[in-house]
Amino acid sequence: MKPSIPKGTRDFSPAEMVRRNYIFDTIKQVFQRYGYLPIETPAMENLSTLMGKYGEEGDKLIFKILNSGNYFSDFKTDDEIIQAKSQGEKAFTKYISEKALKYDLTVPFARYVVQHQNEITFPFKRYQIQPVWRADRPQKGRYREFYQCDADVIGSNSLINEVELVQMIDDVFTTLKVPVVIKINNRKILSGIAEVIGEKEKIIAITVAIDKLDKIGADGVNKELKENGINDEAIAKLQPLIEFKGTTLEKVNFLKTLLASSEIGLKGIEEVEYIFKTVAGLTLNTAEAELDITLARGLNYYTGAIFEVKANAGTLTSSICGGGRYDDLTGIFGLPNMSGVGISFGADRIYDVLNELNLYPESVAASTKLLFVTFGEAEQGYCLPLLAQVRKAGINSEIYPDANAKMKKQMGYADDKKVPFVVIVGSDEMQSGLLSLKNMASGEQEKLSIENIIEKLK
RNA sequence: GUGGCCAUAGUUCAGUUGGUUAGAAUAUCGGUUUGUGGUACCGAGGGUCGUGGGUUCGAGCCCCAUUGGCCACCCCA
Repeated sequence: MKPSIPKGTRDFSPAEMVRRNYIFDTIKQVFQRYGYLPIETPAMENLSTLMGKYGEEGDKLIFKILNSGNYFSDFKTDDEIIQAKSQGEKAFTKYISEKALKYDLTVPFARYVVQHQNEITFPFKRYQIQPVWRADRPQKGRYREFYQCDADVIGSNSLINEVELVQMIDDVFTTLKVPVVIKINNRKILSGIAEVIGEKEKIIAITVAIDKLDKIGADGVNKELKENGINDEAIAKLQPLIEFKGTTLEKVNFLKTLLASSEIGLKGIEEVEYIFKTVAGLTLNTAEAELDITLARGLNYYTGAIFEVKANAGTLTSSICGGGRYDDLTGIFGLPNMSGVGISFGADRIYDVLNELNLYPESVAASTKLLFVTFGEAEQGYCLPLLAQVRKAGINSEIYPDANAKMKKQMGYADDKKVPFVVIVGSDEMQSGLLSLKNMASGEQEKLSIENIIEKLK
């Protein structure tokens, strides 16, 4: 039998893991610099915690876990199975599955906050870096198992949080050297638009259609709106918006006029204006921030600001980071009026972008700094205490384990692992106590005491 | 969930209108007389050609099914 792994999953080699950890470490450092602390939640949640939180589509993409033991135990007769089956796939699932792999980190976080509300001091700022699973069909930049790196603050209405999240996105991608555009919008603006054109109820259909503007064009959007039952008058009213082009400031002024009659719309504009003004005052390092009226984002728990980040280089056009404000995510778990805002970095997509653009610093390659090359048992025995000494000094080092391996083999090992220095120890070195330190890059070699070697490599 | 393309050593691929023991490069391991890697030369192992069926005297090549991969749509990190 040929070994294989499930569709949409991947193995990561040491070289790949070193690169991935570089990304995770960068993100983690930024999160901590802004006062976020880590939590973890289980890989699986109760199915009831997850269902209904991601919309109709999302429910289908949740990986359900078959009940352990006899998952037929709910049924006493075959008729009952047939009866259950006739209720449809979704209803049938409830009989045989009560757990599922988590689909994102935000909903488990909301569950966590409600469950631990009496231990938490609010506002609560946490970050979480864990894999999530989606039963999606894999394609470019899309996997069935992937890591999300979330930072959320819950229990604070202040827009300072939004501003800081924008700064964090800027910090992460500046460090990673990826040029990005941060697209910002506000669900309240979208609600205002739906209200103004008289199709308040169809907000989801409207936003989903508008979201595709740069992909399918104005005609495509109008077609889709029509297919979703939006009347011609409303579509006509939407045209100035779809066709509008201009700077963020011009967009804001335009929206103020368009949404003059919508209280919620004006509130959204006010929020967006504050975020842009404050961010501009702080100046971003490398990221560009822009107001994108067509940005909608699928997850329907967002109620305020929404963010999406795209790389401004390379071929991956899907978003590598996204987030927004949700006013009542914990309400469904019994804790109302708890506003939160957060972002999620897609580590796997960022990894793909960095690979394509080859943006890794050179230091990311090597882990072992020093390899001991020896000629036999005696030399190995001599080296072990020295190795311990080097390690105690905090230098990553190792000794070639097979005492009788040929020198060529040992050197090749060092070369393959990109170890920058080797120490060669034979009878000469044992007698004098001066070890041959070789710089693998330059080929230079010198005789030094172990103390000098430690000093040099520190 | 819908559609398109693809499937041959670990990897990237070649394989001529169906015709003998399916090749290359690269990687791996070993060697080029035993204290010097990344170069060169020699050698070895590694494939029931994704799987199952069919057509044929004969299938890696043609047909059907199935599974998997890539890509687009849907949706999304």
